[in-house]
Amino acid sequence: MGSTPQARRSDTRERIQSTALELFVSQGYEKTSLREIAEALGVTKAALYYHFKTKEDILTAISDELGRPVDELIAWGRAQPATLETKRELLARYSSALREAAPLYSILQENQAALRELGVGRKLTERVITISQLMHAGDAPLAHQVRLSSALLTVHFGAFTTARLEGDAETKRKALLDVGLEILDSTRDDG
Amino acid sequence: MGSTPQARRSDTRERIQSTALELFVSQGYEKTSLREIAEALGVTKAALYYHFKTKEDILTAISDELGRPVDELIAWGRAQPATLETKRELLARYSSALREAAPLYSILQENQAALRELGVGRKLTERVITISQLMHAGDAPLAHQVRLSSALLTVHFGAFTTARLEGDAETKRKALLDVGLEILDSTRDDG
Amino acid sequence: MGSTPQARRSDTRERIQSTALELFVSQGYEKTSLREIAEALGVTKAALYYHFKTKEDILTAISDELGRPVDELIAWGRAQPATLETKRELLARYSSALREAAPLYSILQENQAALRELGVGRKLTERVITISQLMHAGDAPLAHQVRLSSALLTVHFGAFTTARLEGDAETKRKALLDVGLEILDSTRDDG
Amino acid sequence: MGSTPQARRSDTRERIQSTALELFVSQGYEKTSLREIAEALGVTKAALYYHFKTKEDILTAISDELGRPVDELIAWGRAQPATLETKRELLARYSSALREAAPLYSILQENQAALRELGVGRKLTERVITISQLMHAGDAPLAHQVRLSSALLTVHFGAFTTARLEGDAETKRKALLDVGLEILDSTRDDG
DNA sequence: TATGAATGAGACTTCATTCAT
DNA sequence: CATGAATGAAGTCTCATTCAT
Repeated sequence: MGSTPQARRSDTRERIQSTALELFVSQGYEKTSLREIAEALGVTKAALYYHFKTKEDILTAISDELGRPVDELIAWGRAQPATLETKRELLARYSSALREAAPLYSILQENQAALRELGVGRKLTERVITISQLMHAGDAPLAHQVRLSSALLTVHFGAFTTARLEGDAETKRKALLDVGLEILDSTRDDG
Repeated sequence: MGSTPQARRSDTRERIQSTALELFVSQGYEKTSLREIAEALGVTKAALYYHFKTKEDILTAISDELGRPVDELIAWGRAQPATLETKRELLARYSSALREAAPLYSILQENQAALRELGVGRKLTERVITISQLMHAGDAPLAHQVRLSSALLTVHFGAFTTARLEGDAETKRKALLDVGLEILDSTRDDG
Repeated sequence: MGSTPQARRSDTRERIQSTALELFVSQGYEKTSLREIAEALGVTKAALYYHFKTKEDILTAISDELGRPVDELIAWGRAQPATLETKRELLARYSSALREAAPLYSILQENQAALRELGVGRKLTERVITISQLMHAGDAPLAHQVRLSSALLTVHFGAFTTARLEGDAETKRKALLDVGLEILDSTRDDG
Repeated sequence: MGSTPQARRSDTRERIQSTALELFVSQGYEKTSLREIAEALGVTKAALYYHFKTKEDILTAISDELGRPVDELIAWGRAQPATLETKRELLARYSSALREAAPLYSILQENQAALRELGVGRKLTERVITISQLMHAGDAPLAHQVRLSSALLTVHFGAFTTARLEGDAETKRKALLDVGLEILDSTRDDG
């Protein structure tokens, strides 16, 4: 007996998550209704409520999963000294983490207004802000700060806006990172 | 008598526009209901419909007004040769245009998903894309392209994300522009 | 001077009436809004209210004008004895009156539900019923009654439903009247 | 216990249909709001939307149910030769079908303008036109055509307008059919 | 003779959520 | 593990009508 090894505890929850992710990305969080998610899955709305307490909960679960690399990066960052070398590494690791987390941040970006009031929205925003703070840590002169911002902006938003450029995603990612690092290095000259 | 000079034939239309702008920026387009706008103005919902045909129309009017500097910039850009000097100028002018258009693009950014289906959303997006195309015109190698993107990203998104940094807005704008121009200039070295 | 002879007292009222008639016929009474009528005329809604007290009033004016032939027929009918010959004449005159009144009855037919509550609706319905009563007057056996109904139905509804048939309107009208008269004559045989 | 036998999984859908039918007949389609239907049933408007996608959908469901006899008649008619005998039979069967379909056609007639734009309206109209075409099939001279129209008009509209006459419904229906058949037969003489 | 501005009522519809089964 | 049924709140929009100018 027990031909299904140790009963995978229902994959429905995961299917909900991934369907919701797809729809949130393509249509937006608010514009995606639970009815749509349920229909896309071939279940009833009530079924969603068996697996998640609220609509927000679905996004929270997605956020917890896709945001992990960024969380780990934050943990790592907090333990480092605020040197330029740390920041170079931070930028590189963030660029890398975005590979997985991009859909999540796409949702955040495109639905900021809608998520503003939601716990999950605040959490998502916090992560971005924290990365930004780690990047800015210690550096005082505005000229510096702005360069640090620029480097992060390049890596972060570049991930979304360079979709229209030719070339494969990984190549573009590296190119963006290179530019970001250069900007970072240029902070050495001033002040 | 009558401190209201020569009885303007009702400035309600403009008041709707500016109230709506405020609310769209602070709460988002979708999250702002016509009821709220009407209440904030002390009129009825129906009054809004006397002045604007639909909710989208209100945003369109705002977009036409605040987006004018960018439209003019586009017109200018199209008439220029695709030289580095043009791009430097383009970046500078765009930075400048953003002073007025920033709220508009803030709305676009934070409500992208919600505006995707709307005519006005497409128009807004188009403007951004066009600026981006003018910036990328003619330059082939990916390394170049990415730098051009980075420069624009810095100026565009910097306008929103540096709100958290100390310093007055105009100073920060100039600092961002300087970084952007530097990135642009660095395209000379490669290739 | 006074090239406009004795000032035609504003033809706007009449223009409203005829535009409204057109729209009521083509779209229905309820489906035609005052905004549409006003726009079609190039005036404002408020202008309509200068000439007519309510929307219903516009239809009432139309009804008074186009319904006159039927009113006259009713007056005539009431003064006649309830003989078969009277009914033949009644049918012929009604057929003739419909030439002018048809649009009016088209409105009544197609918007019966909407007009049920309205004074003008009741008045319109009354006219039809009265004609019908004049037609049925005096005749007792059901077989008779039904024939009389059939004759009237033929003339009345035929005016609308034979639009799809080939042939010019007047020819069809006469043909319908002939059939109606035949049916009427057939009442002689039974009983 | 439980006088409600085996707990029907909710008959609400049917109750909505029959309540709506009643109201559509007595007040008209447009004049009947979903609020009214809901209140009459003691449910909320949203409940209606659980069972039907739109207001029109409710009428469509009603139309599908009550219109079935006419649909069957059309199917039958299409398979017959265009002889006088067929037309006699068609008229008889149509008269019979109207017993069930009358409320439906009452709605169509009294709300024609309102239903013109609706899919269900077009479907309803089509049915009537098709019956009429089957009736007219093959017969050329206008005198014939008009007689055929008259016969159908008598049976169709007679069903509604003879409500005011004394006598029970079934008797009147037969009487109308008889007259209709006579008119049909009279087509033999001319030409 | 007409307009500009505004209103109050009400329409259809959609949504996230709940709960008994 | 999931469904069927229902709700309450809210949203966008349209309409006939009014009134000061």
